Amino acid sequence: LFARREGGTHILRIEDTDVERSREELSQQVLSAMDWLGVPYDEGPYFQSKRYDLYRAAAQRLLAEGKAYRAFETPEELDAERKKAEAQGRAYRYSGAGRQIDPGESERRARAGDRHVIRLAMPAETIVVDDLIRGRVEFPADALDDFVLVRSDGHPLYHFSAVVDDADMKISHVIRGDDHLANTPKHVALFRALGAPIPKFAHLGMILGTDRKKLSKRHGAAAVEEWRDQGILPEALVNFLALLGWAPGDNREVLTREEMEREFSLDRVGASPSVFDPEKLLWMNAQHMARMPAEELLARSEPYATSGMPPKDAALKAIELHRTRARTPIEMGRALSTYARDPESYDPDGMKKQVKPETAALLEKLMARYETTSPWAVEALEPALRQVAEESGVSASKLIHPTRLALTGTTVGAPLFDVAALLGKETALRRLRKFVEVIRTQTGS
RNA sequence: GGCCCCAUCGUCUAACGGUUAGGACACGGCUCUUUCAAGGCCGGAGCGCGGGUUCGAUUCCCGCUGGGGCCA
Repeated sequence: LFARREGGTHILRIEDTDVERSREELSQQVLSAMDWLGVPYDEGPYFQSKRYDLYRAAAQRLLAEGKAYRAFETPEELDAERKKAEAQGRAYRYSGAGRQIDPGESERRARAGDRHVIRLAMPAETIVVDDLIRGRVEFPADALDDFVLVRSDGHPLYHFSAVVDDADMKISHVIRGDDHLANTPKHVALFRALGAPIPKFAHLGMILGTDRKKLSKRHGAAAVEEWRDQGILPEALVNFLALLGWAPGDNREVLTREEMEREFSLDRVGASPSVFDPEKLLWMNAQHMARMPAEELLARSEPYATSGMPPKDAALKAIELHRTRARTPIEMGRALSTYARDPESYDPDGMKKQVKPETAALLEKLMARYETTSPWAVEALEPALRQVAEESGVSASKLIHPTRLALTGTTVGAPLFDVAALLGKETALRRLRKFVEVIRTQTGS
């Protein structure tokens, strides 16, 4: 939203340098989730796993300029140091021993195949991060030690590859989760060491689960797909997510992509974390369905009409009948199918409560009347039924409820006469006839 | 453990020193009604605590508490 609003370039970069956690299919999952969400990018995707030369060159340059150095401690040695610090009740920091090694000596040992990591020589000064959302944040020098840029197996670490790429791609704004704020002084120091301009930073509050635990990045892409599979519309999900932390300020909540792109501003983004409420997401989904053109809603629901679709003109009418009753295209698809296939069973509670001894006879009277009712439309169907009820000395509801059960198999749904009209005379009468048969068999009358 | 961030109804949020603290989800009631929804109306529900600053603090500062994160 920020890139769109500012007329910037949104670049997609896949950070897949962690060999254990990065697998091809996970990258594909991210890509397809972005695609489904309709989040466009202007450039990329770039894969860090294909940019190792760049990181290697940057590491060599920092080494040559004395801004980074090799450190030869073994994991065991470091572990011992850590334990010692712990025993003494001190906070552990890397000793910085590698800084003392003469560059020529360092070079020789590296060539001889001594295992080593490459660390950044952190400046001994407070690092200030100017955050667009949080303001000025200071990190005292003694809180940061010389962190590792390149592991002993030659793999660049996240902080290093990310900054090298940000510099290379001339990233102007880094907008990311709050969890990275504490890493930012490292990044600032790295940008400086690289001689690159420091981008603007904006750290967003994190999104928490209902259990108040963080919604993990690793589960992120999978979750997007789960929402999709549950019938959440991408525009509803994007709208909902945008509103976690940002608000246009005038009480509007249901927004189109265009509105958000036009109005988004970091000034109006809050710093506090927010809990993801699936209930409200569902409401948001229904709101977007309510506003969607019928044709579009039909197209999105059709895949879920797994037991048949009515003809298109009927389907479009059914959409209007059910759009306030369905919260997802999945529910809508199911509703559409009821117009194409006769009920195979009837709601048991409805059978118990609405089917009385006289019901079959009443329905037969109704069927007889409906044989001659014309036109087959709400204006004629409703008075006809009410008349039959009156002539039989029963309330209209004694006829309405069993009829709904006969036509749809359920006790709830769209207004009965609209349903009957949409079904058409032949289908409606067939369903009534079948229902009467069923109840006559059941009651043995 | 060290460092950092955050703090308004259960949840998402508005408010940028003076408001009966507004809206939304959820919840309850009423209404509409052939059912269920949707819609409309009404209601319950919040400034974590303690100090300052100020004529006046939800709002600014400090501390505490609580939650979260990073590093290890």
